[in-house]
Amino acid sequence: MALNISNIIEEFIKSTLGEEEKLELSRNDLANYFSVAPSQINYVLTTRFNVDRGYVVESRRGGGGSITIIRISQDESEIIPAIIKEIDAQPDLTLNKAVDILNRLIASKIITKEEAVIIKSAISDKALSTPTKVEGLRKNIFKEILLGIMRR
Amino acid sequence: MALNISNIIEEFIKSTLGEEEKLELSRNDLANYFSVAPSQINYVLTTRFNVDRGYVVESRRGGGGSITIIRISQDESEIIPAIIKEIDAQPDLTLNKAVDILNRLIASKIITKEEAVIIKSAISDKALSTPTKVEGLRKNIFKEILLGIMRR
DNA sequence: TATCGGTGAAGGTCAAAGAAAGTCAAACTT
DNA sequence: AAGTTTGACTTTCTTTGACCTTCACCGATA
Repeated sequence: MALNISNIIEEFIKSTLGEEEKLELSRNDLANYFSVAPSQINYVLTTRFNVDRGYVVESRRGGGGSITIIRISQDESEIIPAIIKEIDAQPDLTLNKAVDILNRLIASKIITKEEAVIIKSAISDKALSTPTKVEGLRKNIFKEILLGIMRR
Repeated sequence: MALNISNIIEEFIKSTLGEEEKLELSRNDLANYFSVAPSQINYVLTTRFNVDRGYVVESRRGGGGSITIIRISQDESEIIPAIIKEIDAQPDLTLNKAVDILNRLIASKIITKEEAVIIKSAISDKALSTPTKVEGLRKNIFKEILLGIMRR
């Protein structure tokens, strides 16, 4: 493997993370430490610490902001990736089809019945209706989910 | 969590509040204690002790004035209707606001952490991006939820 | 005695400055 | 051509300070 600075930073982060689940760091400090542009850290994060490689990254901006790298349990079953591939193969996803998939997930004990109800609320026709703007859409979906929870 | 002064003041107030329902304090004294501008206290109050997070703040000006922080304690069955009313009152729902509400629901044991992850996925910016058509939107949301489940 | 008005002591508001992190495209390497 | 590095510009969150509003108290006046 080439010893470019991105790989070095990747190794540094991994060894600092060690066996821990999370690591919080400062983008500026790290960039400074390795004498690189701050955006280089973002490059390392998006190319080396993405979902495909088993990590999620969260961050906060502003004074006292920071970046948190979280290792995700690279999961047992191939069921979900298979489903994602399946729905990606088709142009759209009807509610019926989604419900079928949810039932399969319940049967395989990957999600609970309660969780399925939440998901169904989130993708119901009602939740997705009149989606003029993103913020209004979010509100719709969130409300439908809350109503679903309230009913249980 | 990064320790900017706002977070420190937030923690201080929370630990002083403890299990009590109310806490009365002096804005000037607090600001003085932490060597910050008095208006910083207002900033902490509006960002950390707002309705979304389950608090109400009252105050009195003038000589001998003070600020009172009150934890909202609601009958469990009324929390969700109250939240719906509140988000209805405002034109849009930001992701941050929604996350505040989810944390509150977790704290009240109305939803589990796992369920919160699903909901957050469903209303994430990524899920709601490029919402050209309803069917495509449903697919987006569903995929984000699946990814969320996978990484837990 | 009742009230009016001044004064200082609170807390409130808002906008500007500051401090992070994010984005994106151009330039550079391999 | 693909992957890496850089820097200009953006967005988000925090911190500060100047100015505003409200209230209790107190002395002066009718």
